[in-house]
Amino acid sequence: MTASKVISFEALRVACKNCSLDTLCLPVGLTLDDVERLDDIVKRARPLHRGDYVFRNGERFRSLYVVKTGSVKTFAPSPEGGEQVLGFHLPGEIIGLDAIEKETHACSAKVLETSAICEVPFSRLEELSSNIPSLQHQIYRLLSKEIGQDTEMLLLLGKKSAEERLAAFLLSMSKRLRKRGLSPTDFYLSMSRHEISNYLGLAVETVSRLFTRFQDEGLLKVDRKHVELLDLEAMETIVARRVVTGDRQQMT
Amino acid sequence: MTASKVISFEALRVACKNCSLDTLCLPVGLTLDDVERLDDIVKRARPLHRGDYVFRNGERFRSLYVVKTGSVKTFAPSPEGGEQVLGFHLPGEIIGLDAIEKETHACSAKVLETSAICEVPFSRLEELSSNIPSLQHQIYRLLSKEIGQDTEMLLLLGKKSAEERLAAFLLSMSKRLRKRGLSPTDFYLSMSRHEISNYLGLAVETVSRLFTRFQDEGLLKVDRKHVELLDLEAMETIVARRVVTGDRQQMT
DNA sequence: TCTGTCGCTTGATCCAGGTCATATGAATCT
DNA sequence: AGATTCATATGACCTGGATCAAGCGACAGA
Repeated sequence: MTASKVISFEALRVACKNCSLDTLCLPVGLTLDDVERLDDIVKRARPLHRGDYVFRNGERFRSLYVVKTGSVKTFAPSPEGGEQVLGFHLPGEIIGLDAIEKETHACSAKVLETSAICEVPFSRLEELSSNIPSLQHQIYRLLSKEIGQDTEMLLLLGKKSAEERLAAFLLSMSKRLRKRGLSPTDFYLSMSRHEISNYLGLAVETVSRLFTRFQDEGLLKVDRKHVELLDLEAMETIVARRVVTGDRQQMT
Repeated sequence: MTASKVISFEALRVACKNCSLDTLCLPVGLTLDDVERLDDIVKRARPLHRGDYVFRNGERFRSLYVVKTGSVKTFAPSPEGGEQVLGFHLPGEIIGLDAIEKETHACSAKVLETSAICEVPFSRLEELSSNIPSLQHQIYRLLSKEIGQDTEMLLLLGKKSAEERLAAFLLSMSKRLRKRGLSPTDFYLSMSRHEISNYLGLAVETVSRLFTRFQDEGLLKVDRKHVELLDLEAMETIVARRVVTGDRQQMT
């Protein structure tokens, strides 16, 4: 279940200051000196394999985790065996932020492909942050950002059609990949159709049909997990359209 | 638009240390001394009236706001005039947390009834928090809590039926009122059916029908804004039921 | 007190998307 | 290579909830 072949690749053991993700991850805006102090507390990059858990629902919260390479999905399992996918996380993104309050993980995190994950013990981060105002500020911003993203997702699930949801999802992937210097129009999805549909609050069949429809309409090309976005502009138009359904009256 | 009759009720000018909300709001777990320092930076309780804005979408972010009495709705207005209601906020709840990152309010906040709101300038709070570790901790928790709540809402909107949504909404109100020492079974809703439906991602008509159905089934009594919950247990059952729709297969 | 407006309800239809059923084809195991 | 399994696709149908269309009662302004 856990990383069996812990080949501690030297390649993976890169300090924060040399990490290409430093502009996406925690160290944003820290001085070189501060980054070194941060570096001391980070447990670097243990490689996990498809299906491995980063943490599980119900576990005591000790650390935040940063995706260094690969991808992770977070999901809230329900007793009956079903689950709600809460998010997909790409390199530079931080997971576990929702567990700070209750000191228990309310969701689980599983890697979707072989991934390197940095562990940041939260109590140490907290200590450090009270000595480094800019780090404190950065953490506030990070948490706030997460809230903003959830809000957007609420809008998506509350008000948008299936078509708009899938388009929004693909554009979100595209933008995030671009930020990481990867192709925003040609990429592989590490998650299954099932996971996408669950995430978007749709049925698998609907997602599948939408992919083929988008392809027929010349918006993209799909072959299994491989996606090529052909008309980003058109997709933006789909997403922007009609933020609200059935809002025929004013509210006071 | 802003509070016209600023009758500075002495009653409202209660310092944090005497505020009955101290166990819900920021001061949780602070020493008396720390609370006094917090007290110094809080601009107390300006009374606003129904329809007044606490802040507007697009405004520069300067402060967090705490609902002291009354209630507030936050919503993301869309260019076309529609809006997505993001939340309803009761005494002791803090709004504006999503604006920290971008330093701009991404949503608007309007009071639903005459309300007293405390303003907490964020930069000062931030300064203070780097000197008071327990305050810093409290803010981390607060932000994290907000994320957790959004997550729950995602689950609601992504996977639950209309019936389950309304039941969850009513139970949430009930629990929050109880926490404030008010009746958890007998209360007035300060928001319109329209706002409720918007919040829950449903049509007004659906919400209306559900209210009458719940009443027919003996779950509650409604008369306009006045709600009396008669069977909390049954409502819990409705909410707990089937967290996931259409999840017929396993995900890897 | 009357009247217009607005918020809420209720009934009648419609349709997006869920559900069911059945392929088809990758990937994995033996 | 063949077999088993799982992911994706696609067609046929069904239904929860949206939409359309009246009514109706509360409350506000004259």
